[in-house]
Amino acid sequence: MLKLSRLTDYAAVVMAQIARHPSASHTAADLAGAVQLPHPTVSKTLKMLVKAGLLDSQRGAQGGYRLARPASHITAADIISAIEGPVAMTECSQAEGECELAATCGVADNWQRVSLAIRTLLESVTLAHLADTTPIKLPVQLPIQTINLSAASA
Amino acid sequence: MLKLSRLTDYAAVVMAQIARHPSASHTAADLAGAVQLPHPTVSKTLKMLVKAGLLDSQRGAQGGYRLARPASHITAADIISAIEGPVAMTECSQAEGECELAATCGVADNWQRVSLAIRTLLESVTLAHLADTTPIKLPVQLPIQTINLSAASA
DNA sequence: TTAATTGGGTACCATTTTAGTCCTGTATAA
DNA sequence: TTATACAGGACTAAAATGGTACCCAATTAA
Repeated sequence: MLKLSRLTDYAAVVMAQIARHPSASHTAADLAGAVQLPHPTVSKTLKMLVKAGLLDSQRGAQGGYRLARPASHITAADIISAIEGPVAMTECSQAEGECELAATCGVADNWQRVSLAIRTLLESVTLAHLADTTPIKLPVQLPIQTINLSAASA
Repeated sequence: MLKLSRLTDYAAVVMAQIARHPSASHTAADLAGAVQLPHPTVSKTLKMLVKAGLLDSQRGAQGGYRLARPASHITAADIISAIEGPVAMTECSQAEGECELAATCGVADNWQRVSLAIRTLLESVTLAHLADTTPIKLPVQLPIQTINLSAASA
């Protein structure tokens, strides 16, 4: 299904929530309440986002979380890789030359290219886009034909 | 990691193998050998591909598998959804109006758009592309900026 | 018509991943 | 100094995934 994990989904929702009130400091409890998810789970997600450098945290009374940089400079790819690790479609699209099946595979290169295209796409979507509650205007048909993978092939 | 499952990866490799010799009928054993994967696993994958209508199968002696249609008319999205189900990034990007968190989520619409963009991308990549052993020429920078999610947002 | 070949279907098990919880420690502000 | 709030890690339960085995059905060729 090429699906995001549930935690990643949570992370996006939480980040969007923070992005809508960028000046305030948000406690884990506040966010959990706003987003209707269990506190410990939200907390865990927040910690991962801090570790990835997307959020800054402040301990103690009046502490909480806030964006480490403007929402327009945080991408969907950032959020996804904060929770799931680098965006890559196959094992071999991460580490170069690790796959022992490379010889018989004959698909790796092209998968990597597809993977790169998806990553680029996800990098072009910012948290500001995601947090925007008014549906964004995305032309249904992308000009993807212009990618023109081919040359060879039929 | 937004990763394909291993079976999906196998499916792509096997499909590519068949695509390179489209006129022959391929037994599960042959393919397993060519691709260096255990026979039962390959067999399971093949069955899924048949059920999805991407392969035709012929029982009995001299039987085997072959493409149900030309490689240029089978897309990466076809192969992925044959194994993993429909391409969708989040639970809610599949079924409309199922998510009870919709009210507090405020991200669903935009995720769906992103999901659609990825699906479109995957539909533009054909098995013929994947099977082509010579690295395809894919411009590293896609013209994705033209998606222009925004209008609103910063 | 029978035997050999080859896919079809199902059920099962082991492993890994994911999700969720809890507990203890540490920093900060009032 | 005390209440607040994050940090980190350990732990458990549940689910998905991957892999295997077994038996049935269809087809072909002798």
